[in-house]
Amino acid sequence: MNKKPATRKGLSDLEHQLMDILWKHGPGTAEQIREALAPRHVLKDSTIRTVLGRLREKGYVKHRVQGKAFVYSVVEKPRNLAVRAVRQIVDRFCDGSLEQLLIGLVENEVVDREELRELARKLSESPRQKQTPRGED
Amino acid sequence: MNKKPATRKGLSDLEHQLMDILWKHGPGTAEQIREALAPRHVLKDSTIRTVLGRLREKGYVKHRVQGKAFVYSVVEKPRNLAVRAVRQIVDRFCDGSLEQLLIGLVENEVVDREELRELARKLSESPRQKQTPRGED
DNA sequence: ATTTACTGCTACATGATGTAGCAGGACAGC
DNA sequence: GCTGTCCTGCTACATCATGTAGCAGTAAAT
Repeated sequence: MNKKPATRKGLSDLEHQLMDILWKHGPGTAEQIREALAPRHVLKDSTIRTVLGRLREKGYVKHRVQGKAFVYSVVEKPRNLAVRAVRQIVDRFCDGSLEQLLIGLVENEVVDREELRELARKLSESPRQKQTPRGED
Repeated sequence: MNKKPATRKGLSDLEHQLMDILWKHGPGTAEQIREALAPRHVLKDSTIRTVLGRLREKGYVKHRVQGKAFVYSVVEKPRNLAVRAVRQIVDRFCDGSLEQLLIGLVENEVVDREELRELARKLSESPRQKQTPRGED
């Protein structure tokens, strides 16, 4: 009955940045993440850990204990989060009609009609593109 | 020259509800909106007006003066907002690749490969599907 | 026994949101 | 003209989300 911390809340800016690092570099400790982020944004490690904690609560990352440190890793590929978010958008703004969204994308020239068609064709043709067979990232 | 509410912030829950009413019922005064919302959520008119004001600041609605009252109307169709949001998502989570998103949609069974292909076909074929020809609202 | 290297709490200022009250102006009646 | 109405323009305020960090505690290393 207790709902899983289903990835419901969105990602804040900083949270997103950390996720990007995890997605790009793979699992890592708070310290490693801090280092990766440092060039763009210097933060104390406690800050990184606080945010990682929030990400964990929100269900975006999990961690395993390695020695005495926590190694964080993402729970889902960015693409999946994108899908989730898009579904929300479709529900909220397009009455749940994906078609409406596609129409909008074309109308707004985010993608060309033919281009979209080509993509769809490619997709329907490609035989079940296997997703990074990752055991643990 | 600094006019466009550029970094248009997203819509909060309540803001979204008001937008839905405007999209569904067309332009209206704060009072009319309040009435439309009432069944689900009773609020003082001042509250409605405050939120409408925020929506105006954010650039989601505009208003014209009619008599002594303000008549609010949306600035964009929901579909367009959806597109904008989706573009952000694609940028943020899919490295700007719409294809990645489509792959995700199929992978996550939000839409079936063939179904998607069919939609794309329909879209590329339909000659510039005119959008609900409504003049102002 | 100390020092390390980490984690678990707690804190706190800012901004966003939901929710509303009050002052003041323009008209409609009396 | 005086007054009540109907609106709009400000102001207020509690709560939550976020960015940012400090400090206590603890097990392992020295």
